[in-house]
Amino acid sequence: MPNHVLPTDNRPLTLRDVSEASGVSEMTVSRVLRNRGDVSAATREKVLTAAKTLGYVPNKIAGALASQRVNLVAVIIPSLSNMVFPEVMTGISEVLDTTDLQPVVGVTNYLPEREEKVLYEMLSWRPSGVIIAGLEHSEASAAMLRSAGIPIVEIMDIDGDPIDSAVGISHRRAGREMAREIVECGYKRIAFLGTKMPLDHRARKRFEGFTETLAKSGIEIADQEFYSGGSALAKGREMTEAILKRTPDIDFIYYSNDMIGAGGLLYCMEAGLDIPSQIGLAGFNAVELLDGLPRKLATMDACRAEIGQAAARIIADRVAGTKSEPETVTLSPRLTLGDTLQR
Amino acid sequence: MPNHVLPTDNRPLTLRDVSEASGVSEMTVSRVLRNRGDVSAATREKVLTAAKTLGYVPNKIAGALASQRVNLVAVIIPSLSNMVFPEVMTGISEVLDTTDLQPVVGVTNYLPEREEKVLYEMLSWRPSGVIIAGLEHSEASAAMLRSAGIPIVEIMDIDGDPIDSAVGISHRRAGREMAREIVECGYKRIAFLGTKMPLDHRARKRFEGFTETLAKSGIEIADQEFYSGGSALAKGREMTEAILKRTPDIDFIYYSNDMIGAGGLLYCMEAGLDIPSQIGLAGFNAVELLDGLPRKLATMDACRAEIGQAAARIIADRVAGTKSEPETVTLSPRLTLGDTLQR
DNA sequence: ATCGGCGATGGTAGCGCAAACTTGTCCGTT
DNA sequence: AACGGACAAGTTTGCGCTACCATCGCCGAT
Repeated sequence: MPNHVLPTDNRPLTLRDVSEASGVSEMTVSRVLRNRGDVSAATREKVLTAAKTLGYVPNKIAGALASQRVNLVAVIIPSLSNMVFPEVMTGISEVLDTTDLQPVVGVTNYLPEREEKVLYEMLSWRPSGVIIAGLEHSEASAAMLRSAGIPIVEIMDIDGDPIDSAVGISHRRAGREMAREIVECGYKRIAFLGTKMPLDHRARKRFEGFTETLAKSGIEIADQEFYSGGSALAKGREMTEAILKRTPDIDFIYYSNDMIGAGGLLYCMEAGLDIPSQIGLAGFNAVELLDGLPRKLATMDACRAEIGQAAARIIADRVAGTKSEPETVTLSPRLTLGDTLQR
Repeated sequence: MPNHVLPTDNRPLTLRDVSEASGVSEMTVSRVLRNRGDVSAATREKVLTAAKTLGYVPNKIAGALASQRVNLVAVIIPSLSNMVFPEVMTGISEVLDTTDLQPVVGVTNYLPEREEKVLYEMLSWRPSGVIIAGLEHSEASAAMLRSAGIPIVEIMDIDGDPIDSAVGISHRRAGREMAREIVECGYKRIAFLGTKMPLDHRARKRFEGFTETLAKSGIEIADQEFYSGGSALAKGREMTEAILKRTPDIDFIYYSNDMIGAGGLLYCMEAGLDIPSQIGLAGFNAVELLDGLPRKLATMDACRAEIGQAAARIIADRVAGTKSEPETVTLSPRLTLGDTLQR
């Protein structure tokens, strides 16, 4: 195996090594590697070759300390395993890729104490901005965010008071709109299947908006059930079976996410129920998965990619100094009726 | 709003601020905040209160530079959106949570040039270790990994030469085993539906192992089709329909992942095909999703959580100095016949 | 009383790099 | 020939923290 590395010891390489190898000062090497300042083409070439043959990788720790600038954006989300946050990440990356900023992901598992820890850990790396899911944070987390001195964007939800900027949809309104649609279609015995609320504020808000609008039409939730754990297909299946056994006259089920909704859909089809006349179904999120199902589940798009993009854009603008005011971006969830909500 | 922060200017807080607020030296503050060295309970208390009321968050950049230690582990994976890597991440987190190490995720989208960039970027933060998917890397990436001077664990795959340590399954063997099972069940006209190979080496290896074993039984792939883009249900549905139209006598389809396999399963059921007698199906990955399907798809578990755990353990041990030798951990994929592979 | 030892604390140097400034060099201009 | 100016490269300083060593008081053993 060829080995072009000259120093035989394993001491990590520094700017000085490159500077010695190329016969210029450390400063010039630094300038070349960052494309900053005037450097003659010849020197640039020399330095780049030296850096490459040595296999030098700059030390951003030292760079960041010296320049007081870090090109990292902390992204703090509850989970990676439910399809929704990966899409938000995609939106964020798309935008940040056009800048020199970089996302760094932290996962909280919907636990406030985890959020606190992850946030503390990330802030200790002095990122250029924070994108964090939700408007509900522990007092300690909120305090850290407020005093971090960097742009903060709270995403997904806008029903509440942002610390700085916010991008999202109104989940309360999403719940209300879904309820209105269901009532208009003439469904009467409406059930709700969802995640345990204290963990997921956005699901809770949808539920609240949902029941609120039902109440205005004089309808009460016919039955409801909450589960914890992933948004699994099998879970939706089981729960649907259980709730239909328990309350057989249900004519509509609103699920807190598409995954359990899809499970419910598959169950109902197998059980030979006529959809949507005998029973209507709706989920939430408009995950791509649904496109392949035998019948299309009614759902509502949570604008995941757009949220990521808008959040990243806010951070990017603030870092670039283009803008400096807090802003709240309200996106509108789009209702898709699919094949499971109509009469 | 109450404001306990005394200094009115927005200068970021440093150890010195805490040291002045608590009347001890910076050194002592540092010790308290890191739980290192002997500090009397009284001073500890004083310092902690001061830090808390000020809202001080340590600057890990400076800390890392001074101590030459970074508690970050770079995790480089191709994608977040296909269920498999989030599970690997879970395994990694489980183990790292028992140490003071922290995973940092980078996503390559299966592109070698992205991998190179992400790797460079992460190495420039001088992490304590690298966990990276796959054994195939560009020459530049491989060079960086070799000379990084930190533990490297390549995961998912063991069919190749690891740079340092490796944890995974043999995808070639997985393909062979699946082929053997299919042949033993008496299927003859076997098709393959998968991702475009150059992007996904592991899918390619499964395919190679698969065709190799079929060939030994004198069977050639009856038809095949490759797609690019996410592993979507709808894609599996379309492709299955297309391939069955094109080659109607197919009696088995092997999918490169469960998601398209599930799409195919749903299509076949709707088309009224008898499974598994008229047509057999198999996927790969054993994603949780399958549990909720009307019929259980034959699949093979890729040991995702175990891979994450083992990889993290190797890094943790190496960082702790407990072990220092490269090791290769070979896990065995478990075949599940489900309802779609038998006769 | 002297000493050594120990637990608790402080002082100093330096991690690797970039900002800001300084120096050097090579032009053309008059 | 003297000068100014543009560009290229070098020097100095310090970012915020921790490793390492020095110091200080207090104890019991001799």
